[in-house]
Amino acid sequence: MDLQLKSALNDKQYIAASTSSGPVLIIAGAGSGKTRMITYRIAHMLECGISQSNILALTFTNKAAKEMTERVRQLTGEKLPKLTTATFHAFGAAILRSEIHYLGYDDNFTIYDQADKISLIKNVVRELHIPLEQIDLYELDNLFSSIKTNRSGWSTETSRYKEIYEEYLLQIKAYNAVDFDDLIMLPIKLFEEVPALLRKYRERYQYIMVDEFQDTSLAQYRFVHLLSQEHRNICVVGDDDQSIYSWRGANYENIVNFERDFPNFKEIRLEQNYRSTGNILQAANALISHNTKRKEKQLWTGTEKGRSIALFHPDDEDHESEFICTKIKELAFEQGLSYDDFGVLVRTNNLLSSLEQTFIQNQLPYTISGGKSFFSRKEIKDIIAYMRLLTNPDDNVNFLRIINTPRRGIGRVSLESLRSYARSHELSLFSAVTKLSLDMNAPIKDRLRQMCCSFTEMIECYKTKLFSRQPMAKTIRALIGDIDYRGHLISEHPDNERLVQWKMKNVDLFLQMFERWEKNPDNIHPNIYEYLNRISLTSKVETDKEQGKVNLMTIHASKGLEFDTVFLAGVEDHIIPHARSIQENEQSLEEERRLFYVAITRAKRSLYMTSCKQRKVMRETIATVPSRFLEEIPQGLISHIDEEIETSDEEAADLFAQLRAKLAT
DNA sequence: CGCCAAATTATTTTT
DNA sequence: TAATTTGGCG
Repeated sequence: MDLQLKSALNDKQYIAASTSSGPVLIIAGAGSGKTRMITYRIAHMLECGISQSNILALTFTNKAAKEMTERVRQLTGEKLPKLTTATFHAFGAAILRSEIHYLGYDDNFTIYDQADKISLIKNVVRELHIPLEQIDLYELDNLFSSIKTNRSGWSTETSRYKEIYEEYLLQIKAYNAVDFDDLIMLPIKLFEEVPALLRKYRERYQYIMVDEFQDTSLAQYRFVHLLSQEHRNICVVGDDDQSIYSWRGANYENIVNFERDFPNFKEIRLEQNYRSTGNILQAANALISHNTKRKEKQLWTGTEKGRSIALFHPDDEDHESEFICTKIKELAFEQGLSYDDFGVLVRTNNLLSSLEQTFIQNQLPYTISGGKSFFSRKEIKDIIAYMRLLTNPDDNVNFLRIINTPRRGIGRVSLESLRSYARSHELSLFSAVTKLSLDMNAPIKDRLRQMCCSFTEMIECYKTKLFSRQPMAKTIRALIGDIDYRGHLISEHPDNERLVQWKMKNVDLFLQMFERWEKNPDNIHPNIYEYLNRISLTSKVETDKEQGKVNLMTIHASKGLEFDTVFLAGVEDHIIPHARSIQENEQSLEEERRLFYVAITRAKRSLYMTSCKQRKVMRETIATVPSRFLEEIPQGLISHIDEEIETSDEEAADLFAQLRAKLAT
């Protein structure tokens, strides 16, 4: 292996990639070849004889982790089974998988995603007899998260929720489940309480890298700090201008923490942009300079100015989608671009749906990433709930989800008696049901006992099957047939056969994925716990960038990606900046500006922005105002597109002539 | 006591 | 628009 680091990278990148030891802070502007540099850095470490098992690279998404391994593999031509690249959460989960017994959990613990967490909170609120209408569950989710990760303490307004929080903690532990915050906080706790463990992991991971450092939370920082403070071989890479996750606890002041905790660190700035044309970069620079709290930097590019940024004002969102579709077809033809060279970015998921409609109508191939995730579809969650209950009988949240799905005649009242029985015997709901169905003296109706009996029998039967040598996917498929899930869907949607078909197709897709995973020979531990963990941490299906399809996504999902041509839709006040952040404070507004900045800097050659004159919001049409951020871009860089959606006649004729000329030659 | 249908309400971003 | 909650019926 000969990397030729020096010729493959520019001077700054070279320094960054070749400095393996000691603390390194890399400020990498948008499009500065960050990924390339990181890839080379890891490859270089391997070349220097550092064992792959000593390297830990933490990324922000699973996709990024996977891609990083893949790239290093291509560069080095080696299989890298011991190289650890993972998200913080996945890494935390892996640690817990082997060590959680130290903390009094069972190692078949379940990971609760946001939906599970909210449904648990809801149950707690109900049990405490607090009227639900006074409670914003989403807000509680956030609050509990900040409390758990020490982002904030109890205040006079929030202390009234303390009781709910404490009950939440008790219950989630009793269910042998952990939430996303636990995946970071419990490993920290382990390290602090069991010094031998900390030593073990410090010894193993001697070289640590953190990508997207601006999006790490204080807790995550504490976690890597614990691991790396002894050997100090830590390299963090980030760009404060691209910090867009502060609502999730990301805190780019971690850069300051890093500077404090790792004195004599080496700082490297990557400011040469290889991605975008001069105009696009200039617009981005002008925009972001309106932020007050930032590290001053000046991105520059050696490439030409390029075409100007186009701005169009459609009448409404239908017009907008039409424009985008037409324009993409036109550009693809004129410039010989493939559809996958296009990215259509939006601020919020709901804006994707009208776009999707129009893409279907126009028969334009597209992929959507983000959006309502595959694993959070109801039919998939139902199946997963069965799998989770099979692996962890203490999981009351998932028990409640499926006990009456499909209908078993166990309604509100029966459930209440089950609950009180479980409570008085200090049992999980599932154990309670098991016990009830055997205990002839228990105070329940025969019919209910009958139901419980058949339910537990069924679960036990599949549990045995699942842990025998038979293929797991096959077992789950049998289970779905056994409970007649299709019949359940039909009764839920009696007048919509197509929906039922669609949902069953999703279920089948899920089973196929499971099967493929199970049969994959690269899979070292093909057990069901691994799989359930994995899908808890994977919100969306990892769509390998599909060729020949336009990419539709939220701006958040576009981070780290680039497209030849970018369409930014819904560039309106109250969308970006989002209405909520306008209400909040200047800080939120700055984050929205960074979001806009990220969107713009995804574009390599062309950028189109659309801002509707009016838009349907919750059934009524309201007039909209162009985004205030548009005014922060030098007007000379923007050219306005007027009503030319139906390509004017001459232009159409011209296109036609071109086409004819092409065919003639 | 469960089930169905009508009313209601909620929509930022994601590990 | 779609999923969830509530109220009345069988």
